[in-house]
Amino acid sequence: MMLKPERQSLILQEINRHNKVLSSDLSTKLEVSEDTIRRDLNELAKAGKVIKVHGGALSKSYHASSYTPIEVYASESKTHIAQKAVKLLKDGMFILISGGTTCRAFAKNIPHHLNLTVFTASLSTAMQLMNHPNIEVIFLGGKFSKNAQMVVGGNVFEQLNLIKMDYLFTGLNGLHPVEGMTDNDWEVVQLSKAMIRASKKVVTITISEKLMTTHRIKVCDTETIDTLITELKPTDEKLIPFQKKSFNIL
Amino acid sequence: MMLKPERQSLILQEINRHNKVLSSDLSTKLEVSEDTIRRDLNELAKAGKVIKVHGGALSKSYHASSYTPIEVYASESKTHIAQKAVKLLKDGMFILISGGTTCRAFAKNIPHHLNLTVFTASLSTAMQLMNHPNIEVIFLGGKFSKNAQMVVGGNVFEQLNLIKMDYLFTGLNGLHPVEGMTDNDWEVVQLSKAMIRASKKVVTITISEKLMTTHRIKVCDTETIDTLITELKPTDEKLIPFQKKSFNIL
DNA sequence: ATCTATTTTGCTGTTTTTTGCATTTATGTA
DNA sequence: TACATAAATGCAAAAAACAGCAAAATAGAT
Repeated sequence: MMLKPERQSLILQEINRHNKVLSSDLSTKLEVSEDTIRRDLNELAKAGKVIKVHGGALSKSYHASSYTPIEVYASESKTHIAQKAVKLLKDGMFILISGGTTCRAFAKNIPHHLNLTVFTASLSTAMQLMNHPNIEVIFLGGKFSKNAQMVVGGNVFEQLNLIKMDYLFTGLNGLHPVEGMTDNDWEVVQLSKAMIRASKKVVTITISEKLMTTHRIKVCDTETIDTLITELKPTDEKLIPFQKKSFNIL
Repeated sequence: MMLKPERQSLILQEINRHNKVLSSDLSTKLEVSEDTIRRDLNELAKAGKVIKVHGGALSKSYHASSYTPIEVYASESKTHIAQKAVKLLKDGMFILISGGTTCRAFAKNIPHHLNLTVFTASLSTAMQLMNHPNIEVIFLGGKFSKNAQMVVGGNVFEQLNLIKMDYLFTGLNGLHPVEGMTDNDWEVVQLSKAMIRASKKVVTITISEKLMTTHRIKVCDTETIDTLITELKPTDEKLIPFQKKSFNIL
């Protein structure tokens, strides 16, 4: 006969040693039913000692759930934008997602049932997508820019030249009806241009603060953009300068 | 007839010998009813000498060692390992770093003045390296494994075939003098093997718990390893089975 | 030694906990 | 989509804890 705390402690030991356990393995090893193991794992998970997954459990340290999302600027607006943006998504699509907090909010709001293949070069976007069950994440490899927290060099461009995605979802730093989309990091701009080339349609998601501003380096003309999504209603007066343009405003 | 203090001291003795007792066992062994045993255990628990649980009791030490909340499992050990490992690094080196908490600890402990080029496929390692000023980080792109939090598919293997690094620093799940290095995730193993091929020298960093354990899938022979680093002193008896092997122990 | 008050112990019946099983529901995968 | 596996749910049996009570043992006082 084995005491319950004793058994749970053995389970913990096993998990910390192997980083994961299968309920079935534990059941045979400890000679109790899988139901009992499941209940134990649920208790341990509730106590925050392990991470329960389908079929067993994972060590808490192993899984990088330790990166708690930081408070972001204008996060309510960005969530609002994200919720409008995800409506463009359809099952089976191939999309590119850029970096930045707006893109992370977008990634976070993708419904779990959607089946997507997402290419990205951004660390934060990739981290966010880890939580989604039905998204296949392809990370574009290459040299990391610590500034932009994304891959900007190496063979990213070669990789991007080989693909043609349905959509690019990208944040931006400046958008002006005449000057177009602009930014101030040369490497990031090169990447953005390559991403635009690799996509059939370009969706820009941004808070309205970035509208009517310009930066040093040009990314593309406004004509290149297919859809602009901000936290404002499409009829808002701040968007009037952009309404003559060829893109949709959501 | 047995006196109560006498009986309780026998119970204590039994608990300290086996780290646990069952009420039913004590009842038959001491020839008293289980109610009496239960009352004894309750008193001992109230006096703080044992931990009462359903069906019996556990020794205080047992409970303490296995139930202290685990932030990152064995993180002091891992830091200790990391500090030994970084001594192998020299300015200008090209190194590969694998994933897992031990590798993250290693990445964290790389001195800021060192100038390195690091290739990695692990999200957590990359995140950690973002904080270092003088390290150029190259992320190996490809399909993400959500389970392992690293890139395991796509063209990682092609990329690895093109490079030859000075060192690979890798954690592991199982190391046995006869069975070699083993793990239990097929895709991770494939990646590990490719990383080993892409490096001149292989440094394994691991807590000693993983020694003498084996898993389902083989990564490589012990002969492939050049250096083994654990939190133990190189002369520790747990390392004796590995001392005849060809690799260095630090 | 006898009586009494207190403690200890075992017993009874009830309640709670634990565990395993069967059925339904959810989940992941080919 | 369909299939196999795992999880959740409800239930029942077994074990243990609990409360209350009475018998037995103990201690103290006369």
